[in-house]
Amino acid sequence: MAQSKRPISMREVAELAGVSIATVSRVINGLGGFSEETRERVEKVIKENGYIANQAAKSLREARTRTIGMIVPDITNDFFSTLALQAERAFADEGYSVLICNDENDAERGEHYLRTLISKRVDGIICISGRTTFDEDEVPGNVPIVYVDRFPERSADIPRVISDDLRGGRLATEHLIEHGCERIAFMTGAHSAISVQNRGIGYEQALEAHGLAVDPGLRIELKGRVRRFQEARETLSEVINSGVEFDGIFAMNDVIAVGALLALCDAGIRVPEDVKVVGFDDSIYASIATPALSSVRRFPEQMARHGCDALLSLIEGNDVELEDTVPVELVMRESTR
Amino acid sequence: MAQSKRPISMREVAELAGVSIATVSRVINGLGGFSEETRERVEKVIKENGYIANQAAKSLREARTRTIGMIVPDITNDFFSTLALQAERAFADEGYSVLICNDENDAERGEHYLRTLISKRVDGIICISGRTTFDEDEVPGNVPIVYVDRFPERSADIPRVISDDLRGGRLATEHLIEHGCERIAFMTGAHSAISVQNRGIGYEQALEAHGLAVDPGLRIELKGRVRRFQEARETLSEVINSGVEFDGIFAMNDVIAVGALLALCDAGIRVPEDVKVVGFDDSIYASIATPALSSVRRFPEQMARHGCDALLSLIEGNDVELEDTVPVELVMRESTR
DNA sequence: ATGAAAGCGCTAACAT
DNA sequence: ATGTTAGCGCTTTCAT
Repeated sequence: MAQSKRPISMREVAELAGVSIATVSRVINGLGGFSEETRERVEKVIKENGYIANQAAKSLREARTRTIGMIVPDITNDFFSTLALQAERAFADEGYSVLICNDENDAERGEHYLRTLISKRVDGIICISGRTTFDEDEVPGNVPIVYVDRFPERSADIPRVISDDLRGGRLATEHLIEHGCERIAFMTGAHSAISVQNRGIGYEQALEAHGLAVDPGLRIELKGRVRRFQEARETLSEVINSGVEFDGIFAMNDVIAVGALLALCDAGIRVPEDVKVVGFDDSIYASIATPALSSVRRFPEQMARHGCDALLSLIEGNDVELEDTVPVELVMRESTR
Repeated sequence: MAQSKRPISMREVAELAGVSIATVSRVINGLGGFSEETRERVEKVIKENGYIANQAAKSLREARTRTIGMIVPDITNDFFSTLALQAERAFADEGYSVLICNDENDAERGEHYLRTLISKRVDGIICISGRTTFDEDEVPGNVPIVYVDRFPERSADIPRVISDDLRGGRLATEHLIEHGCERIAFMTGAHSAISVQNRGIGYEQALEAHGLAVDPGLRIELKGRVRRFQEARETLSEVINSGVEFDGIFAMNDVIAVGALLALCDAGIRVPEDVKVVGFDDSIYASIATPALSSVRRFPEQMARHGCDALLSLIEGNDVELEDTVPVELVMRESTR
């Protein structure tokens, strides 16, 4: 039946059912210690009045909120949204809600969100951000945190689930080399997360291992905070116009790779004939692009799963391994045929 | 300085500063009624002990959480993630956090989320879901709700921000007709949201207006809960193999349109020469696809903005218009050249 | 300018 | 099997 104004409280349920508030609590939480008849009476009142427990009160009392905070760079990116979707699903299965925060790679926003989450007394935080540079001894509120995909430089003992970016960078670069590329550009962000830096290291290692020089002129940096394919397209167009020569491109992610594909197309450069391209993430963009994009596949579902499991362990007071590296694999498509 | 265990409470701050708890509250909330000296002392204690207000307590006391719930079908879809990102940003600017819930078009999950959000006493809900079929007189907790993009059939007096789907469907279909198409397929979901149904109505209206028959055989339905381009690709491939003839496709969104593009390519059917395709949303997929996809552009940023503004108004106790329709426009690209 | 105290809606320990 | 009560950490009267 109807009830329109402020939701009723447990106390009111108790009064309506003619029992004490403690009994209502017992019934609701199935703790036993009440007769079948009482149970029915209480549940009837609850149903008829549309009683819904006040979690704010419960949270205060129990000192836990059954809420997880999730800081993410930009939910609009396919990789992060997949991570977020899976994490949200996993937490929901365990009875947790998730607060989502897009820090858009902005350190200030990240830190602000972190404080907000702690203030809201979330039970744990999944952090996909390398920007939360709170001081070591100032980790506030000692909330359990798990980093996923990336982490700050000095975050000593905070567990993390990362992908094997270094290997990914090597795989991509070697693949290009094996297909005859000798001047391979690396498209990346200007101030990129540690995960991306590692892809760059893998790239350099592969070059060196094959006797190729690391040419700083082939490092193409995007300045935007958030990865948009238009920026990549424009930046690469400029590079092409400036006369830089290359026969391969390794992009730090698929969004950038797709922007590159478009710039190459604009310039009449054929892929894969003239230039071969490899992306990263094997996101939907890689399958959709023409030519279909070779990409280093990651496993966001698995990473999310591991991150959630780790965080839940932490919440329950257990230890977890500090570093959990999820493998990557190269997916070959037309862009490097 | 350090503080590692349980965060300290206001009471402890008060004791450390040698003032009453009320004074600490006044200082924190800048309510005045304290000396400059007191303020400094309190703030020093706060800083040195890393005090962070407990919002659970605050929420209980103030009967508001500064938290918004957002129910979304699937954050992984570019349109919804854009909506979510913008909404999260707008709410963050106003001091609200947002709980994200992906109901994956599942009525049961949607309703469960709704109950959870109400239980958590969110101050308002942005609902992108037509599945929350709670009974009219059972709208629980009378939380302010605003629907965005879609809404349940019987949700009489709940405000909504929608796009002009009917017009979008007409625009797309007329565009195809004007480019010579006579047998236009409509790719949609089996049990789609009202917004999508309206696109279908627009499609039919356009056909009829141009003297073309609405052929049920040209209605291609996807069964999956969530839109994935692979499903669209496979389904269309089957349709092609079954010998159905068509010279145009209007897809209910870009994800499906892109799947269609791939199926056509698989079958050696040229776009736009043999078949022309129009998508919906003008998402990143449309720009990336080859040929670039003509699409009905929507304005998720604007929709998010309107939805947030409406919800905030509602929260403040003001009225808002029941139906806010955001326009659409056709973006022409290669797929209908 | 400051403090004491009530109370938000719950849970849990302790009666009975 | 059921009730009474303290208290979680705040805000907010009402005193002083």
